[in-house]
This record gives sequence, structure tokens and C-alpha cells, in this order.
Amino acid sequence: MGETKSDRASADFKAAARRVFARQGYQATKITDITAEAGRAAGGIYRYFPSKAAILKALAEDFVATRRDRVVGHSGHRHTMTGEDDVRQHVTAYWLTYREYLPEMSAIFQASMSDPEFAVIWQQIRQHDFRVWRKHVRELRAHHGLATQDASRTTMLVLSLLEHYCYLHQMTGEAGRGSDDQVIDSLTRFVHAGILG
Amino acid sequence: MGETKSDRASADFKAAARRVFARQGYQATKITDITAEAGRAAGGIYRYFPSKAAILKALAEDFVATRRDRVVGHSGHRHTMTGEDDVRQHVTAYWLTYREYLPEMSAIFQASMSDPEFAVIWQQIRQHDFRVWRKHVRELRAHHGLATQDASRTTMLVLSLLEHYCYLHQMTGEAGRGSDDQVIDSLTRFVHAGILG
DNA sequence: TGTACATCAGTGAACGCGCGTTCACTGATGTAC
DNA sequence: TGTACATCAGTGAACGCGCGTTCACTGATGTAC
Repeated sequence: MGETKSDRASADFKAAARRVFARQGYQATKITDITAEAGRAAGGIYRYFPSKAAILKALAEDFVATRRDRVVGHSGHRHTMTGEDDVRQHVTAYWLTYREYLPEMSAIFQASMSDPEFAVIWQQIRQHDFRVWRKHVRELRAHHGLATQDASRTTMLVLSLLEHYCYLHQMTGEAGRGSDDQVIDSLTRFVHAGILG
Repeated sequence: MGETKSDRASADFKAAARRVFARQGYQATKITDITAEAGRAAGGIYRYFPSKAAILKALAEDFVATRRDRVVGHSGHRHTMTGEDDVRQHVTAYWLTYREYLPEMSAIFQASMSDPEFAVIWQQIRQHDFRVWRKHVRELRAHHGLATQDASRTTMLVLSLLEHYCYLHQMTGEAGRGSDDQVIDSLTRFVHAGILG
């Protein structure tokens, strides 16, 4: 069925918005930057999105939906985190996901600083990561015979590190050079050692 | 000498700006929020600062100047970083400085996302911390007989963690509860272990 | 296949709101005599 | 001490710019017959 034409235009605008967000950030992006990037007139985007914020909200929903599907897809795994290689696997997943969704991650974070609605969205996304990683932190610490009572705070440390380093590296290029492998290796060793305290 | 009256008014506006920035963030702060917080009329601030950005720039300069003076004051110390207690001392200093200058830190970071001029200022502040911490990372690793060639990347990890965790905890309250001592303890153990890989 | 009409995606100039900034004015403080 | 005048910090209404949003219009696509 589907209004294929309509869907196509909507997808074009979203794709254009993603590219511009990644390039300039959310705050510095004008509606006309997005429409120009999409090769369309300024007014046209309002047939599909009622506001600038709605564009980002749609992107956020796409991201959340995609992640939910992927998690369900992986639900068969009864993997536990007991060694550095397990940490590496999860760090790699985080790094690649952050890269794939850089426009969403950076734009939602930026918007969360001045718009309470996006503060909530950002917190929800973060909460998901938090629960996943706290489980891993507990497993890893337990496996090494360590106490797990402050796992929540340690998890916040892990997330803060991953989030901000990925942001700086991928968005601003500020966090130094190096191949993916080198970066992931450094992150893995740091996170693994940090969790085991 | 001193236009004491004039200096006083300028200082009032800066103090008001700091409070509002810490409460609402830089982007969401209107000039009239600052002047209202200072208990003055809207136009008056322009006698002292030519623009909204100039207010933050003045705060940034105050911060940089203060930090420079403090570093000079400490220059007598030929302290080296060899144990967890040394890490704790530096983590504590970072944590307390971040709290003391929360308005500057958060506002400059936020502004750096859409204003290239503040991106430079933010990068300069960060560069200072980077050099200090890289020195410590090298000392600590060398003292434990570890290679120091990727000290720069490890230092970026340390800074990303400190920066973002302090931001989340102190600005958004998102990073969980706990006393200063508990937070500093967790940070110290994580950073110390992370540096040693 | 062709003509008339309806629908609707898309256009881009114009609108209007928010907010940073200006400016004519006021009233307080300082100076001269 | 008192009066006249100058200076200048401070006021707040008005301005104007930028940018998100609207809307009258166009031209393409679809439908009826």
C-alpha cells in the first residue's frame, strides 16, 4: 500500500537532517540547511514534520526502534561477561553503534541541554545502556570475586567514558587519532581494568 | 585608582551570569535572565559587556587567569605520581575545581558546540588539563614498568571520563547520588586501574 | 487516446515571534564657585 | 552650606535581525468519462 512517494520525501528529509546534524550540530542547524541539503524548498519539510524538533524526535524514535529490534534479535545469547574479550566485544558494539548513529547521539545530547523534552529522551536512551552495562559490570566483578554493591556508580563511570570519548573522537575529532582497532583496544583495556578497580 | 563602583557592577553581572548559567545552561539563558538575577534593568549590562558571548568570555578569562595563578603557586612541588593516593589527590583537585567553576565549564562546553570561538577556548582549557594528566599518566605507567607510548590516548580517556562524569553529576544530577568521598573514591580506583591497563 | 477537472506535493516570498541590542531619557553623584 | 551645572550609571521601551513557520500559488500526477 504505502504512500511511497510521501515516505520517500520524508526519508529524504530525515537523511538530509542526519547529515547536517553530524556536520554542524543540532543547535547550529537551520531548517533551510536541511531543506537545502535535501535539494528542496524551505516550506516543503512542514508537510512531513511540524517543527524542527519533530525531525529530531522522529530520528530518535527510529533509533530507539532499531535498537529494540536488534536487541530482540540477539535475545538468544546467554552470554556472560567474564573476560577482557567480552568487554572488547561490548565496547566494539558501543563504538560502532555510536558511529552509525552519530547524528542522533550528538544532536539529542545537544538538544537535551536546552530542551527538557530532549533531556527526557536522552535520559531514556542512556537508561537502556545503563541497565545493559550494569549487568555486565556485576557479572565481571562477581566472576573475579569482587563486591558488586557500587556497580551502579562504576557503570556510570563506564558510560561517561564511552559516551564522551566517542563524542569527542567522532564528532569533534578532538580525542586524538588512531585506527578503530587501536581506539577500541585502549578503551577495552581501560574499561576492563577500571571495572575490576 | 579603581572605578570601584563600575567594577562592582561588572562583578555583579558576572556573578549573576554564573548563577544563571549553572541553573539553566548557556544556550537557554536570556540576557534578561542575567540582568533580572542581578536585579538590574536589561540595558545596563551593555555598559560592561558588549554582547552575551562577551560575558562568558570574561568568565572564561577569569577562570584561566585564576588557574594560572594557582599553578604558579604550586610550582614548588616536584611531586611525582606513583601510587593510588597520588591519583586520588589529582582526581580530588579536578572534582573540586569542576564544582567551583561549574558555570564556566558547562557554559563553555555548551557554547563550544555551536560557536567556533568557544570551541577554541574550550580546547585551550582542555589542552592544559591534557598536558598535566599526560605527564602523570607517563609517570605512573613508567613507575610500574609499563610502556608509555600510547599515553596520549590513555590521557584522553582519563579526561573524557573526568569531564563527562563531573558534568553529568554536578550539572544534570544524572550520574547518581553519593557523597563526595564515595564519588572521588570510585573515580580514583577506576582511573588508577585504567591507566595501568 | 484525449480532454476537463480534482488533488496534492512542492515552492519560496512573506510573516511574526523571540531575544539580543540600542538609545533617548532619568535621576543620582560629583564638581565649581 | 548652598546653588547651578556636568557627568555618568542605570532604565526600559522600542528596535531590528535571524530564523522557524505559514500560505497563496504552481505544476505535476491522478481520475472520470
